[in-house]
Amino acid sequence: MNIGAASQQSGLPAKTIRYYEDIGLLTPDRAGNGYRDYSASDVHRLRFLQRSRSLGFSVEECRQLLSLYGDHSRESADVRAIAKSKLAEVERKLTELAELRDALRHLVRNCHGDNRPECPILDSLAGRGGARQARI
Amino acid sequence: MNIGAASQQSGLPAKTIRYYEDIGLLTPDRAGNGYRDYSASDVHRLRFLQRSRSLGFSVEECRQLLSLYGDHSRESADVRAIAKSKLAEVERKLTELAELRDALRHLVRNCHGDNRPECPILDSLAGRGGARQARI
DNA sequence: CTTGATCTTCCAGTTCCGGGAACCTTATAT
DNA sequence: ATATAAGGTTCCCGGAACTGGAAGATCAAG
Repeated sequence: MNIGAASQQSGLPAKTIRYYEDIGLLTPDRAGNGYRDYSASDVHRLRFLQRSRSLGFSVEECRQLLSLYGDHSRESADVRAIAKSKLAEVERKLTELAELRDALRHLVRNCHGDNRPECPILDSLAGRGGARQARI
Repeated sequence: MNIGAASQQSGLPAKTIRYYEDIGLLTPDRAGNGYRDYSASDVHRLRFLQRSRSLGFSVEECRQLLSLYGDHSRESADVRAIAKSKLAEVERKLTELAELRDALRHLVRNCHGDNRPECPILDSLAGRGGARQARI
């Protein structure tokens, strides 16, 4: 499969896909004409990269996550340790995203879109634990 | 409050906080000595920025989100439209994060960490809809 | 009053791409 | 068969979002 199709199926721009190859995140085959030739598992990796990047993981974190199921030379204990640490981070992100969702839902429900609103109560957007009574 | 305290309370490096000021995301007061002086609501904004950036929103998206509850000159219909569109994106991210969490949980449970594992079934990491039977 | 921590500005470097040039290959239309 | 467009290649430069370091001012402590 050419880079255009891989781009469509992964949701990543061709430019980005070439960049990921440059920094060693995947190494597709080359066809006789010099074109990159993406396998199904290449596209799989690309889709995963698209997702995890859009969820706020750095490229190096993505590399780690990919190694969890790509690297056969890795020790089981390593895999487990990395997975556990990433799991904790994912769970924290889930909590924060859910709070953001709730705040946005509130906003959508309470600001009818017909006139100048009040739309307060987005304090939860900044999470608990910081400055509480802030009125911005 | 000085920038060091604001940094601690928001989780953002002082460098980043100054950068956010440069690009107009907030404008703290200045004390007599020239030091930046952060209010509770400034810290509130900073905490929100830290969160939303770590959840994969671009700086411009964060600016939009902040304007949802900061900008009194904005029309109610605008607020509602932006909130609805961001809400959809947040819900998509929530779904993907939950899938990633499930995959990591599976990994943590099934790879005991004592010997060489098999650890397959991380296909769900790349989500459904793309290459299916990929075995990486 | 000196020392160390923290603040200031400014400039340079890094990461993660995106735009565009210059060129080659493939598919389509005449 | 041939023009033409569409899509591929490398390369290099520019931009977004920081990050590190230098040079200097300020503050809190001994």
